[in-house]
Amino acid sequence: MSVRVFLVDDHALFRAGVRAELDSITEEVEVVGEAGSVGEAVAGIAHHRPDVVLLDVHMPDGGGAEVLRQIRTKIPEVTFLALSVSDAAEDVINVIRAGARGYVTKTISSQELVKAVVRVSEGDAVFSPRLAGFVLDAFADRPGAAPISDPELDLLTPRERDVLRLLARGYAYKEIASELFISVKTVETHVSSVLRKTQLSNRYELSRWATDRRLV
Amino acid sequence: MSVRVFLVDDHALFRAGVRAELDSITEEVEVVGEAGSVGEAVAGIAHHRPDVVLLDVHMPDGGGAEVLRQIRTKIPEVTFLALSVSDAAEDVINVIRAGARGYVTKTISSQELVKAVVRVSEGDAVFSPRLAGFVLDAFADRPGAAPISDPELDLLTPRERDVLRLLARGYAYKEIASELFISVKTVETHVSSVLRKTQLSNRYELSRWATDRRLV
DNA sequence: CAGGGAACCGGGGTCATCCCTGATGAACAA
DNA sequence: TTGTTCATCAGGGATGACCCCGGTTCCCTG
Repeated sequence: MSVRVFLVDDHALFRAGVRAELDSITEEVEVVGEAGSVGEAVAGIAHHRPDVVLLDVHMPDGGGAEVLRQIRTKIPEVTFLALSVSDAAEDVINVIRAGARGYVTKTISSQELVKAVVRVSEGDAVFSPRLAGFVLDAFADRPGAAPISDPELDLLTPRERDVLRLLARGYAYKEIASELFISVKTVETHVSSVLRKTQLSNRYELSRWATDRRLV
Repeated sequence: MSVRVFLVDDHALFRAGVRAELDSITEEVEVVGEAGSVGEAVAGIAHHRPDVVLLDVHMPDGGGAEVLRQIRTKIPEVTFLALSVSDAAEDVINVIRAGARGYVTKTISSQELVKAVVRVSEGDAVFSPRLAGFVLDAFADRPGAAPISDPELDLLTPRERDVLRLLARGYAYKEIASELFISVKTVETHVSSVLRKTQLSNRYELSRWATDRRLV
């Protein structure tokens, strides 16, 4: 059985090209419809229920990500393969975050495109070489990641930060004390200072606060 | 020029097998070292400076993720390919989040492994079919989000889940009680049950546990 | 009907958390 | 020298978290 494909791109000429190529090369894929705008795409996909949507990233009215957002809640079984001229990390990340299962650039050959469509339809993720790295970079918690600075955070003394780090990890006062070779009472003092300076009221809010700031 | 590979796995026998296969099949890859523990791995990688590290996920002393964390800040140019028996979403996500550029299971053939190593060394991301989807699921803000199921989570009654949700957000017992129109004592009972069933010991660990499972 | 699980509520206890008011010595700057 | 900040520590008290014991209804299933 062939994979049913729906094309979304604002250039009619490009759609025609893809359709001709896909139809001529193989029996594996079958183009069941196409659209040139976000509105058309949403309606057309809802109607045709394709297996895979080939989705242009740059379009009027919000682009491919907008199509994804509107369709995904309604028809989650449709998978999307982004097909774009852009190889910018930002574009890749945005459309993947919106729910696309792959991203290939328009420099791809027809044969490769067919293979990509089939693989995506089978649940695999497909990326042009190097583009996958953008997603992984965005996903991994970078080592050189933004050292966030805060007015409140700057108020803390070094020792208070030591205590905060352990506190945020769920250490009890007793454990913090033995870890830092100080008494429990000193830990209490530091915690009180930290709570006062951060305007928070207990260690649980503090834990959240710290993890939001990647202090753990 | 061949790709220089470093093996990390706590089973010496497995390392020997991989090394023999990789060395015999092709000139493309060359095993330059191996390690059976986190400590050995960190030292060995720092010394040999391989192009790619083949990394076992499950190991004593913190597993592959720990190796990644220690190396990535020091030697960011080394790329990691996770190689594991596990095909659990959680394992995949953890090691990718820690910075691995790919994940293949040990059921892979030698030929495929060589190809995967080469691709990773070229900056591409490599996944066994279907595993890539886990990462994308975790990355995309899914509406029909991954319904993660757990043995422990299944044990919880609906009401216990209600309490857990609020507890994980940092609510005090008193607040949970008035939110759910029950007494503080009942909240205590539910919390005790949840802690017992999840084998955790306090609300902080519970909060982490819940957020890991996206119950918040 | 008997049994069991879920949800509800209590008493009484231990320990941790958090706040308050203190105190000391060291380092540093005005 | 004097004042300030930091880090250290203590006593005492109020509240919360957590545990163990007990109990009650309700509902579902065998």
